Amino acid sequence: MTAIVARLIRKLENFTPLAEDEKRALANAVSAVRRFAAREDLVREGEPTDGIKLILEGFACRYKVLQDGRRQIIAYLVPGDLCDVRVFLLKRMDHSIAALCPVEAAMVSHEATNDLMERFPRLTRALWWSTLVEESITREWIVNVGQRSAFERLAHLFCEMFMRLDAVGLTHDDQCELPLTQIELADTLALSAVHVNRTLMEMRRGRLVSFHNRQLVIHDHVALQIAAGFNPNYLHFEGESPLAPELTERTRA
Amino acid sequence: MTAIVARLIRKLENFTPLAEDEKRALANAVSAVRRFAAREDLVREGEPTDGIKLILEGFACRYKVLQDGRRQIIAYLVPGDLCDVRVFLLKRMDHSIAALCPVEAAMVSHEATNDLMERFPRLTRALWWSTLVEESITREWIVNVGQRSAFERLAHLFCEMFMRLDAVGLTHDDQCELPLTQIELADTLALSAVHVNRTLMEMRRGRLVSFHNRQLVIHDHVALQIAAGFNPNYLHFEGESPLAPELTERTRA
DNA sequence: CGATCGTTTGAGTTTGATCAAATGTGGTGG
DNA sequence: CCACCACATTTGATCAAACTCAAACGATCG
Repeated sequence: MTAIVARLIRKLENFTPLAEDEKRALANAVSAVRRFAAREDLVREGEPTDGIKLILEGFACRYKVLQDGRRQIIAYLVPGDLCDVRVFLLKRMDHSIAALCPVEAAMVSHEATNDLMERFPRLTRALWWSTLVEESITREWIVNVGQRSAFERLAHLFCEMFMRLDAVGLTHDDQCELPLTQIELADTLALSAVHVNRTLMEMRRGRLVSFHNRQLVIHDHVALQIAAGFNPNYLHFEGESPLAPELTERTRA
Repeated sequence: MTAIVARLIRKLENFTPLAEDEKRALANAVSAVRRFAAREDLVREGEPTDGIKLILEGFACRYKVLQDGRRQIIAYLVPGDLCDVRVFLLKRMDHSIAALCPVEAAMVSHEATNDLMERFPRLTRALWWSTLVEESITREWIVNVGQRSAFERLAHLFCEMFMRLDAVGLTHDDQCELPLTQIELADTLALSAVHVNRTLMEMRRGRLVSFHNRQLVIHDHVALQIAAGFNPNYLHFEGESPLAPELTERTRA
């Protein structure tokens, strides 16, 4: 019954445990599941903002395009992520959100949100926490694009996505699905697709990571994190979080 | 009496007008003015989070450093900006904030914040709006560093800073103080200081912008905005906001 | 009056971009 | 089932934007 919001709950519980009635309230707040095709926009820049969307299945991305077509992907949204918890304060969207593969999303109305926030302070705090984590990720992406080499960038992104997906139960062993083309990786990391390709091959040759058929396999977590200079603090999984080679083991336990 | 929060109020009123009692409540919420030397940290990564700081005078920046010393500046904080409206939800800071020049900041305690938020919903909305704008700026910076050339990056940053400073009354004619070294510009735009220098000279030669003694002078707003591909929508100054050569005039009127 | 920090200039190098073409893959419809 | 199409990946060759290193020059300050 709370199945539809299971991933969101799982993510929020990285911050604080939730009670049964809170989980049920969350499940009741969502409605109107909609499907989007790959490449379809869930939200378009310049449009007025409507209710909040919760990603149930599939991946999406925030992005902006310049006049001449250059595109920058600004964030990935994975199952359990909410599109825009508070944008109803802004008149129009300042960026777009597109599906990276077939996506299923549920709407949460403003009324339902307000009601939730009034009745469940702990839930409210958990939702706020998740938006703060998103902001923190955005900041880290500036560092990634700004300061790191192509190899480091890719390694860092893989570390991050693996950890985020692990947090919502979307990894198994050292693998996860990551439905991204090399072109999309390029637009994310501010590299050319050609260079992404060469860098991926270098990683494969070094037996760090392989990325084929939208499957990411991390062969050597420690080496990858070192290569990336990855420090998971910015993901703010409270409780514990040392370097994470044993991450999957711990999470599965 | 509300003088201390004048810039904050001025900024917030770009979103919605505020009543006298709201302004007074805001003024009463701040306390304990502290001074910071240039380069001093206001907040340090890894530290537990304390109350909110309001920048009264001077500029500060959010930044992160990598192990090997590479530094990325992630945001600028100008007079009227609040350091961290909601970070008390996070255990530790994931980045640092440093003064770029001598800074004066006032503290706002969590209690005062909570009290304010309970009593003045419109003020609360205005403060939320300002955090959403900050997020939006962070996203635009990813685009800036990721997709734009050195020339475009610098031009874009200058457009943005001029507009933000204009919004808090810190411009006169086509000038504003911008207390940044070329090294800091480099760390912001992910360029080398040498390249920033050459690009600045190119701008000067093209009679677009001059930047000397921490004074930014924009000689040709229209040309600069075109060169930058600048679209001010992401700053979310509601009401109006066309291209902004006449910006200062309008704001002064 | 050094000392420190920032800016400017020059020369050579590197990372990653661009262009072009070949190869692979998945889906569609005849 | 095959032919075809669109799209993604791979490879090679060339190019350019921006970096690094090094040194000189200019401020500012105690």
